[in-house]
Amino acid sequence: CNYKAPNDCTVVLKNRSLWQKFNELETEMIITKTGRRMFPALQVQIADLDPHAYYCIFLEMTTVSHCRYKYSSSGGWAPSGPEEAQSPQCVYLHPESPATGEYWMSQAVSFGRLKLTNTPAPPVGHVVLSSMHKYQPRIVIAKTSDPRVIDFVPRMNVVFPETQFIAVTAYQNEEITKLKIDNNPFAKGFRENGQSKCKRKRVSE
Amino acid sequence: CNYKAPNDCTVVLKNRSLWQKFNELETEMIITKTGRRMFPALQVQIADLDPHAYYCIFLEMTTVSHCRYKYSSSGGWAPSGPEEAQSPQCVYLHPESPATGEYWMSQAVSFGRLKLTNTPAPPVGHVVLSSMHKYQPRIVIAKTSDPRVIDFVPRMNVVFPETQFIAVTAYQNEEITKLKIDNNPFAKGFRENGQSKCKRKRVSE
DNA sequence: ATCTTTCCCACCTAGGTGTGAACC
DNA sequence: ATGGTTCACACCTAGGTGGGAAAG
Repeated sequence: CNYKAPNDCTVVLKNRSLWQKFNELETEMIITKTGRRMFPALQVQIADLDPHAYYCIFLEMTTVSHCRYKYSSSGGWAPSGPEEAQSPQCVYLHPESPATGEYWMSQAVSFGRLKLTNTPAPPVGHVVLSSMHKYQPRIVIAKTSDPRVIDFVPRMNVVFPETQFIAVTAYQNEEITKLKIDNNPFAKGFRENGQSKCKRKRVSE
Repeated sequence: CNYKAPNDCTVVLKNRSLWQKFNELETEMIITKTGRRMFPALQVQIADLDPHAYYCIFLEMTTVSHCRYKYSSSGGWAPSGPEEAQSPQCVYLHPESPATGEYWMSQAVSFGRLKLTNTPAPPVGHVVLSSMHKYQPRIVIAKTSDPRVIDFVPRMNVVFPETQFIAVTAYQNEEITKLKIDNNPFAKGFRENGQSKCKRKRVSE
């Protein structure tokens, strides 16, 4: 076996300041049956790969503290009971895998299409999480052109602590909701700073 | 060199009856500076590949008759002068390349993201054509995991004559326009069969 | 009661259509 | 004049937001 471990490459987190703002408040990510994107999305710039070798890149959701959480408006998030069984479907293979080092380094690598879900058997591209549990995304770069052998080849793990989050089915901390609304273009309709002309309303019968 | 030629695989054109309807009228495809999708899009179902080998699949636009065309409402399309110089950027690598035979065969392979353009130096995913020239799409399956060597490995070419078309900057045959409007979901607003409630109009000053 | 999940909704982003006037 | 190209536009498809009621 003459594989060379890809342990000398460089991975830089994009939109880091936004992640930090969320992390200071304890980031929450919505999970739904049909799958919900992460916001912010994980995006990294990679350097120092072998330009001519093939790599598969994926994202793994790991549990960081082995407990279930609970939110109270007074005290925020706090542990509340033991960890529940985790689904094995917590790995997202970047859809452009496999590709050459040259390709991965030519532009930012985005995990914006990944979706979080609580459905037991979701379609590909979805990752199964448990609500009220805390996760730490881990980016894995495996030196292989075959996604099926990613567990058996040299790999590099990269973890950005500011990207950890608690999975929820509805936002708990309204400061988090506000930060999402103010920064996610798709939530523009909920902004209050004069950009949106109409307030939200429901049809009543 | 012990490559085995992929010459025994099977490629079937999807939405063939729609292609035939267009072809009977002489298909036209719009090209623009910013790039225009083809409609119908080329879609094929592939079988009999080696499930474990890697393949790159691409689409090549070849000129079929070496002349420029002209349209007249009375006589339709007719040759009108010699062929103009063709751009070498007439190859579209399917964005999921490279992938295993197993993957390519697991679902229809669609070239729906390909865009046709008349701009000299377009972004990747665009193919440069000359207006008023006739093209024949050619699907190429190359047995390699490296897109850079597709010219030097065994490859299989597949051509469906009913998919040939004339590139235009504006539709010439109004029967073609009608067929596009009736079948392309994005042109639904132009349909006349009661589905659309508003007629097209311009703001005038 | 309380906490968590689900569903439909108005409101957005993003971008694919042919039109018809203007331009060349 | 004529023929071909470009552009802004109304109108669509497709799908990502959190809100709030209802359900579990």
